[in-house]
Amino acid sequence: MSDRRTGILKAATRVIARRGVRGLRMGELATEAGVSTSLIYYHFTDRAGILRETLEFISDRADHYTAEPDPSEQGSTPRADLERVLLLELQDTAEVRENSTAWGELRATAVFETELRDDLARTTHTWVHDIAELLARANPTGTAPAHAAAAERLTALIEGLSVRWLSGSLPLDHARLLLRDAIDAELARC
Amino acid sequence: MSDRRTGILKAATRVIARRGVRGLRMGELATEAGVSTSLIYYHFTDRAGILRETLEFISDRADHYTAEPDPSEQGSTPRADLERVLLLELQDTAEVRENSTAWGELRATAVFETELRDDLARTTHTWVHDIAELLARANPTGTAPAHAAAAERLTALIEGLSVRWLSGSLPLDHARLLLRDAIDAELARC
DNA sequence: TTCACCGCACTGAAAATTCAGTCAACCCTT
DNA sequence: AAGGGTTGACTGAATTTTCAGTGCGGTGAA
Repeated sequence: MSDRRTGILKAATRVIARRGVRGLRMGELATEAGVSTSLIYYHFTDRAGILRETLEFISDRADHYTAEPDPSEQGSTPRADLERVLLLELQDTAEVRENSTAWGELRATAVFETELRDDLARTTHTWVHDIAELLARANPTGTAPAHAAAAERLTALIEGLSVRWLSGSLPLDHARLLLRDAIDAELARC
Repeated sequence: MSDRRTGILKAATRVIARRGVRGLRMGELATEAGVSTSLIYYHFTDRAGILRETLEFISDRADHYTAEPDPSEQGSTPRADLERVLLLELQDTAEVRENSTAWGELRATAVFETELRDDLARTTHTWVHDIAELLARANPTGTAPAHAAAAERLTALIEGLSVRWLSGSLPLDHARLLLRDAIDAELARC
C-alpha cells in the first residue's frame, strides 16, 4: 500500500480507466502517481512492462473484489449472495467504474494483443467458476454443467451490459434490472 | 461505391478490424486503400476525422447486416429466423469477424470518446428493436416490454460472448451453444 | 556506501500533418 | 473547334509533432 511500486500500479489503473490503454502516456502516469518518469522505468522496464503488470493487478483486484465475503451478514441466503455479488459489478462508484472500465480495456486490448490472452482467459475462468459455485449453492438440484453454463452466460451478460453502460448506451438502473431478471431466469431453470 | 472516399472508409474498417482503432496508422490505411496519405487528409481533415466517419460507417453497416432478410426461404418459422439472425453474429467468417471486431472497437472507443455515443446508442437501439420484433413474432403471447427486455439481454449477451470469443477466452462453438440455450430460455418465459 | 528516488534535458524513431505542385476534366470564349 | 482558364482530385516529399526511453548529476535516509 505505502509501497511506491504499488502506488504506480494504482495510478496506472486510474489513468487507464480515464484514458484507456491506448491513452496511457508515461508522462501522465508519472504525474498521476506523483513520481518521476525515471522511477517508472526503474521499477518496470518499459511501457509494455507496466501495462502487463497493471493488467495483472487489475485482474487480481477483480478477483478479490468478487471474492469479497459477506460483511458479517447472518441472514444471507445463497441466492441473495449470488445477486449481491453479481450486481456488485454494476454500480456507479468510482471503484467499480474504474475496475469495469479497466477490465473492458483489457478485453478490448486482448483482441489484438495475443500475449494478454492467457492471463485474461485464466481470470475469466476463475470468475466463471466462482459464480458457478454460488449458483450450485443457490440451486443444489441442478447439475454441475448446467451451473457452469449459467455462470458463463451471466458473466458474459455482465460484461456486455457493463460496456453498454460505460459507453452510454444503457442507463445503469436498467442494466441492473436486466441482470436481476437474468439471474432469476437462470435460477428458475436447471 | 467506386467512390474513392468510400473506398478509404472501407479500407479503414478493414484496418481497424485487423489492428484496432489504436492501431490505425495513416500510412497503413493509405496503403490498404491504395491511395496516398495526403488524399486521406484531403477528404477527411485529420486522423480524428477518418476515425469518426469510419466508426459512423461501421454502425451504418451493422444495421444492414442484421436487417438482411431471409434469402427466399419459405419453410422458416419465426423462431428459426430469430435463431439464425442471432447466431449470425457468432461465425468464423472473414466478414463476421471483421464486423464484430470493428463493432467491439467502436464500443470500446465510445467509453472514452463521448462524441461517438449518440450514434452508438442509436444503432444499438435499432438492433434491440429489431430483435424484439422477431421475439414478438416467435412468441406472440408475451408482452411488448418483456420482448424488449429479452432482446436487450440477448443482444448484450451476444456482445459479451463475442469479445470473449475474439479475445480468445471462449471457443466459438461453445459461445454458440450458450447463445442458443439463452434464446431457448428467453422464449420459454414471458 | 548503497538504495530508492528526483528532475529534467535529451535522443531517436515513428507518426501525423502540411505543402507545392501535377493532372485531367470541365467549362467559357472567340 | 481550338485554346485559355478554373477547379477538384490527387501525389511525393518535406516538415512538425509526439512519445518512449535514456543519461546523469544529485538527494536523503538507513
